[in-house]
Order: sequence, then C-alpha cells, then structure tokens
Amino acid sequence: MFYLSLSPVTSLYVCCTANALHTTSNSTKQFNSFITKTTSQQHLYAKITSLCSSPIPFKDTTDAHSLFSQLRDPNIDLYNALLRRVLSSKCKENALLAILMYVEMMCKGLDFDKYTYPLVIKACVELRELRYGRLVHAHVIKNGFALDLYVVNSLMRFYGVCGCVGSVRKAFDRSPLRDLVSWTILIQGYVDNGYWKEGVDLFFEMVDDGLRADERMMAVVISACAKLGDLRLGKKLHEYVWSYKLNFDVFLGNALVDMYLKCGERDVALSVFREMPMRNVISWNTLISGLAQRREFKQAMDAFNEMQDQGVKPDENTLVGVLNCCSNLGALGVGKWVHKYVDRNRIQVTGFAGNALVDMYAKCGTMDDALKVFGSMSTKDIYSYTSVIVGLAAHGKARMALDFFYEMLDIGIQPNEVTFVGVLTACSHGGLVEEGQKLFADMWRVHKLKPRIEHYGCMVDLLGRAGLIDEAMEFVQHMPIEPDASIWGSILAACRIQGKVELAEHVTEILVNIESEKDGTYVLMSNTYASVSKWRDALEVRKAMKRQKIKKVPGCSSIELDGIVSEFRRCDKAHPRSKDIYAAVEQLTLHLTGTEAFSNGSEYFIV
DNA sequence: TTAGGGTTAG
Repeated sequence: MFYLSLSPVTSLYVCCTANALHTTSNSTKQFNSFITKTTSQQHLYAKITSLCSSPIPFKDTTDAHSLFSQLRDPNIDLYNALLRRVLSSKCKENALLAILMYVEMMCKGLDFDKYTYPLVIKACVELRELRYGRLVHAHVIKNGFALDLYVVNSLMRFYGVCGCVGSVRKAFDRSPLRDLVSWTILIQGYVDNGYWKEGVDLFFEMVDDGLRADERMMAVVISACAKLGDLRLGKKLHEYVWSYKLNFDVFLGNALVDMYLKCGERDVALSVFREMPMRNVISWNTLISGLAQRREFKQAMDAFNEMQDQGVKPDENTLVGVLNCCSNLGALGVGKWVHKYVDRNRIQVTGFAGNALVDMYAKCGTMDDALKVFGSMSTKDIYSYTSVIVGLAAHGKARMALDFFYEMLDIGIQPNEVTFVGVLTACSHGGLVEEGQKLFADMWRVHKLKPRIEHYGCMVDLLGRAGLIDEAMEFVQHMPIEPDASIWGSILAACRIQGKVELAEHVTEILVNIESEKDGTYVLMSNTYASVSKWRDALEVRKAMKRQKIKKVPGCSSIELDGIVSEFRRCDKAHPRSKDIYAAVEQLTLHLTGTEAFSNGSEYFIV
C-alpha cells in the first residue's frame, strides 16, 4: 500500500536508499559521524575532486555518498566525475549507489547532460534491474536525450542484458543514428539471448549495407558461430578477419580458438592458440574447457599443467574446467589439490567452483567429501542439488538422493531434466518402482518438464531391474518417442538377468538393425545364453561377431599417480611409468575386489 | 567526460 501511493521516482528512491544503506550498514556509524561534521563546501569540492582522480580502487561507497550528500549546489561536471568514479569498480553496491545519487540529484532539481545518462544506464546494466532502467529510459525521453547516439546505445545494451531482445531491436530501428557500436550491441543482444543464427544474419545484413566490422564485432559474431558449431561459417568469418587485416588481439584470438574447438577442428584451434601474440587466463580457460567438452580430458589437464609452467595464475573458471576433467578422469588427487587451492586463495565455495567441487568428489567416489562441500555452501542452486542427487544415485544411496530432492523442492528450487535423470536413476538402483513411477508422472504433471529419451530409459531400467520385463516391454510399446538403442539395451540387460532367452533374441534382432557395428549387443546376447547354460549358442554369437569382424572395443580408463593422470587401455604398449601404473592398477583391483585379477603381468599396458 | 568484445558446473 505504501509503495503504491508513491510516485515512481520516489519509490525508486526509497528502494535504492533502503538497499544502499543495507549494503553499507557496517559503515553506517562512520557515515553518521562524518555527516555531522561541518565541512565547508569548498573543502568538499576539493575532496571529491581528489577522490575522483585517485588511482586507488574504489571500495568504500559510504565516503562517496556522504561527501556527495553534503553538496548543496553540485555542478554537473563534478557530479558526472563522481558517478564515473563510483562505477569504475564493478560491483552491485557501487551501481546501487550510482542510482541513489542519480535520484537524489533529481530531487535537488539538477539538469543532467548527455554524459550523465550513459553512466546511470551503466549502473542499471550492472544491476540488471529492468524497473530501474525503464524509469531512466522514461527520463531520457522526457528530457530530450532520446536521439543521442551514446544514450541510445547504452539503452540498447541495457535491454540486451535484461533479455529484452524486442526492446533492443525497437531502439535500434527507431534511432536515426547508428554506428558500428549500435550494430555490435544489436548483434550481441541477439547472441547473448540465444538467437545465434539471427545475430550472424544481422552481421551479414550490416556487411551488405556497406559497413565494415572491427575486432570487437568479430569477437561477438565468431562466438555466435562457436555456439552454432558451424565450421563453414567459422572459416568464412576467419577469412573476413584475414582479408580486412584486423588486429589479431587476445579477444579475437580467444573467440577463434573457442570456435575451432567447438566446430571440431582441434588442431586448427591449437595452431591459432600457439600463434596468438598475446594470451591471458581466458585463452587458457577456453583451451582447457574446449578440450574437456571434446572429452579430451587428459589433453585438457596437460594444458592446465603447461599454463602453470608458464606462470599464468588460474582463476575460478580455470578451476571449474580442471575439476570437470578430474570428475571424468577420476583424478581425486588433482581434485583435492584444486580444493586446497580454493581454500588457500579464499575463493568462495559457492557458485561454479563450489558446484564443480561437489560434482568432482561425487564422481571420484568420495561422496562424504561431496556432502561436506555441499553442506558448507552458503547458497545452493539447482546445479548444487543436481550434482548431489546424481552422485548419491550413482552411489546407490537412493533414499538419501530422494530426500535431497524433496528438500530442494521444499526450499523452492525448481528441478530440471538432469535432476530427474538423477532422481529416476536413484529409484531404479534402489528398486523403488512405485515412487519412481510417481516421480516420472510428476515430471510433466507438476514440473512441466517433458520427459526425454534418457528418462524413458531410466523407467525401462527401473522396471527391468525389478524383474518386471512384461511391464517394461509394454512401457516401451507405449512410448511417445521412438525407442533408441539404449532403451532396447536396457531390455536386453534385463533379459540377461532374468534369463529370458526368447525375448533377448527378439530384442537383439531389433538392436542389430539399429546399430549393427556395436559389440555390446552381441556380448549381452552371448551372456544371456551363458546365463541359462546355453554354451553352444553363446559361442555361436561370439563366432558371428568374428565373422562380421566386430571387435570388442577396448575399454579405456585412467589412473592418477603422484598427481599425474595416465590413460590406459587393453593391449596398448609402453608408457614411461608402465611398471608403477601397472602395480597401482593391481593394488586398486585388489582393494576393490579382494582378488588379484591382473595376475598376468602382460594383460594391461599403458598408452 | 558518455556506448560495444572472449571462457564457465549437473
């Protein structure tokens, strides 16, 4: 009621004041004592001018605000300088203070100039607060700055970061003046909001209009191309860079490396990376995460080691990439090192790094550590919960996984498709048929999530593992999407456990039609025969594999020894530390199975 | 004095 009775400007003021005072509450005492001091206006001007020209990073917003509040008659230049200073260090508190100062000045009746609005809009961009920006936009129109190129470009950027692509487009279309910056912001508005193709199309539209792109624009367009994974387009854009002799700077280089990695040209990406005249931590992050996305985890870890050899300090994003590799390689030692690094450098264990740590511990088999990190996180999101749920499901802790799922719902975090993969896997491994069926139904009924093929796979697995093969078959027959090889694979696996030879033969036929070259189908069928002692049939299947030249794909695994990750697979030869690694594999096997499975010293060689 | 760039977990 109180808010409704206020004008938009006053309500913005009240809101900003409350927020700003809240964020600087620890300095309120200083603020109060300062404000009571009688300082001459001249002294204030001198102090603000020196504050604005100081090279020291601007952290304490209270001083700036208290100085500013005491100014009886500030001139616009001083005011703009102070705003610029406040916004020079990017943080939400300072952005909020900038808005607060803006509203206070408005209340004092000061006339803003064309330099003020881009600064105030920059604060709105930092805060990503649509209501603030819209109000500033209204003031811009009212005060006659709606045709200023810098103001319009700033507003376009604001609407872009707030996800309002339509407003970006509208501002662009209505503006009588457009330059390369306007086009870049327009394209970026589309790209940042997932309209990659539209962004690229706009680039070509601009080129057709006779404008020539610069490095900044090309970085945006190439990053859109990376997301599209369109190599032909990527090469065309690279040619554009060459033909106009654009400066091969670190931004453009990073965008090109990312594009080639995502478009499947690893070697070209590496050669671009090596040729870059300057690299920064983001260049390394791009390389590490790009290799990890290609599932070349070992190579990504090698890149990380090289980065450290060259003295480049990793940042939070590097650690996320490295932890992702550790999760996939089972490199617990390196993962623990990253955890220590995080603690040593006081990196907050929340957000990306925290979630990646939880995932790493869960995938490396130390679920207790995963839960410890999870428990220590001050803010948890969908990724934190999903990592824990998927981890617990994989560890066979079905009940616990589901408890976390219900807790997540209780605190108002909405699950997504991946969460449900974890939830349904938990039910399947825990034999919780009825609960699994209910949760599967809830996916659409309650959470409006359309089940994907992997969810149907989980359900088939759930029924198959519980011995309900007829129900599983019926489920498959009523699926709204075409069952794929993984679905039939689950049925076949269930047949092997239950010794259902006839059905297994039928499913094998289907599977061979879908993917005749895969070895798994034949192996499962052969094992099904073996499970009911039909040894001759089992042998026949193996012979058929030989006739059709289907080989068992050698399993590939990895092991970490003294912090170095080595990949090894069956029947490969020679590794500098083959003896050590072989011994470690033997030890691990002994530990896990209680038997010396690798008694023959020539069974495993190292890549 | 004011506007635009690259990487990122389940």
